[in-house]
Amino acid sequence: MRTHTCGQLRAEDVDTEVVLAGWVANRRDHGVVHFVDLRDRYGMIQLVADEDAPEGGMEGLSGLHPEDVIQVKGVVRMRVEGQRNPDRDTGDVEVLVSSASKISSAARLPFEIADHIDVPEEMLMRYRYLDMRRSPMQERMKLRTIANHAFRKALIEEGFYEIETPMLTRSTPEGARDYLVPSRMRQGSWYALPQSPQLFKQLSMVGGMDKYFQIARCMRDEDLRADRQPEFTQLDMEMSFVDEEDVYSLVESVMAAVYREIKGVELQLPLERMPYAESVRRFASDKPDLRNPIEVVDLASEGAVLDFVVFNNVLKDGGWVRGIRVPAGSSLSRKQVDSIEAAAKDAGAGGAAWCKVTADGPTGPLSRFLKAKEDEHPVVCPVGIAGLSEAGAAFLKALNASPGDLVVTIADAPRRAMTALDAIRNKAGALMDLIQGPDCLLWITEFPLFEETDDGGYHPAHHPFTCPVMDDVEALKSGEKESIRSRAYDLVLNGVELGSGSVRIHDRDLQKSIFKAIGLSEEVANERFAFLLEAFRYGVPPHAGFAIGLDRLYALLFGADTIRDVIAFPKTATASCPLTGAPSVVDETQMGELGISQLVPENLNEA
RNA sequence: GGGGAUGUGGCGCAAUUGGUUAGCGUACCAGACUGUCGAUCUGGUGGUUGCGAGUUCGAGUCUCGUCAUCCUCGCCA
Repeated sequence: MRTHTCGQLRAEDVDTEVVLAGWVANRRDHGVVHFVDLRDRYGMIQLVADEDAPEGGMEGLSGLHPEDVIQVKGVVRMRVEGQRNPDRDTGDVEVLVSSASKISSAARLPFEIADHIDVPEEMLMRYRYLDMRRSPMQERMKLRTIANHAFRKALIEEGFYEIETPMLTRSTPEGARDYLVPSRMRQGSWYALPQSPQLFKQLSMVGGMDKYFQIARCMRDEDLRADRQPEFTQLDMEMSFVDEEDVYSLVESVMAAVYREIKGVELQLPLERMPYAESVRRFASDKPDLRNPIEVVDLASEGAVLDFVVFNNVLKDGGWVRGIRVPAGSSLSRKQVDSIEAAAKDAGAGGAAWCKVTADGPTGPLSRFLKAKEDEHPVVCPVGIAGLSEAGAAFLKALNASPGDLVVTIADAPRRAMTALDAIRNKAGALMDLIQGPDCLLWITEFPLFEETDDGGYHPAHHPFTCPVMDDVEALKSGEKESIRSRAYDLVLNGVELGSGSVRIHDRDLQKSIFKAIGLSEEVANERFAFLLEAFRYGVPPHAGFAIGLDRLYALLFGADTIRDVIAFPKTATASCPLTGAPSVVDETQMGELGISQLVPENLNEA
């Protein structure tokens, strides 16, 4: 159908007879000269019909509409000096058209196919096939292919097998909410779509596959975010006879391969590592962006809590009183400081108390707790801040604040305080333009094995197949769950959790005791994980693995704002697909075959 | 499940803060035009303001509800 693509022709092709096909990107009709820009995935070429063109040319290029699909025959010719287009690879030449035929005509478009347009994202998703014709999506799909290939190549060269695991599998309700699929053959029973190939990759290790990887789709029926989709893609890996060091170096080498391929940079290896406890203490986060130099100070443990009723009450209830120093932050406007407080509130905290530090003394809402009272002598402050009380001086000393800085504090229950501190740290870092420099990849290690649930129970922080740190196993026996560290690790890129993994349990008894610790009775554990526990009877290699969230990685690597931008056909925040209209109501007969009936009236769903 | 933002021709925005026939840009359509490349010029089609109710002489504008999209807390082993 074509001899060349639209991005292919150059000066050396002059006088070649060509057949081209593509979409009409633009027309410029000058009466006796017609131009058409013909576009395909490979580029854009200018077609022309003028007085030199055979008769069919002018006729063929008339009456075309944007995005019509056409096929043209013609001859490549050099453009006259001064009429070349240096912005286009094909800009030195054009095709003098001898005939053109319309293969498929396009209706009026919902939006222009151009790079400069500003269209609601919902519109782009509803007409994704049109959005895909534009260069941002073209570029991202290309980069995604290159990056996927780089990962595959690196892993296969390391001796990994690519193993496809089932999409119809068993429900594991202790994790995220499952997407369920009814079984027709065995009515009343259900498959679940995989939240991850976790158990199958472990079974592959029992099966002696030694090194497994898969670019795997995972489904989780939970609420969405800018960086969360109901189905997403992971680079999933597992290795036998290894420990965490082997996993770190493998993941580092495949990440380096992708950075080389996509960004043309060499990653500095090995990557920095930080234990979870240190990360939480210094950055109030298990995924800190270390490009941001701001650190969190625990004012209570520094003995620097002000006599402020809000702080006192929070501490009494076991909460956190912690703060950050924003270097040179007193240059921020009131509006900008308010936006930091708004970030704290948005993260669920009651608010954020702040003051600006000047040589004449602190200013702002918190300042009255820092200043010496009228009957007190102000403290002589070593960094030269006037009018401070002793408590005020200690407070600023703990934060290492000096004139010109801004200090922001959060007082709240630990979990909320952590979210809020992370939010204000990020916000302040962004406002002060502190977040600079090359991409920051970092390992967070020694995650806690368990997390306390709202009802006072415990559930696995990672998943129940994670091996505890051996030194902490004694604590497991004595029931001190919260202090047990795990051999789980996360990879963090610029403050985004890119992936996680762990050394797995390969001992049947240890696995059983973990099930017990998370409140799974032996019967339930046996019922749900019988296949795993049984497999563990037949010789299990020690194994460990990792999974990288590719959508998140690619969003960062390709400079996209959300993971939707790097997914060909993404879903909305309510997990619906604007293109196909999924999820949709199904026929009664379809449900009948599956032995299910609808409880919710249909009109509720359709409203 | 909670909080917040947004919703006006296909798209981007405006409408003197409750007052005539909802305006502009762009796209689209038609015509003109010897070289354009986000062409240009002229003309034209197209909306009752997401949906529903209410207040009012009068609602794009105020109130309540609802829906959709986005952000976010919870949630995401």
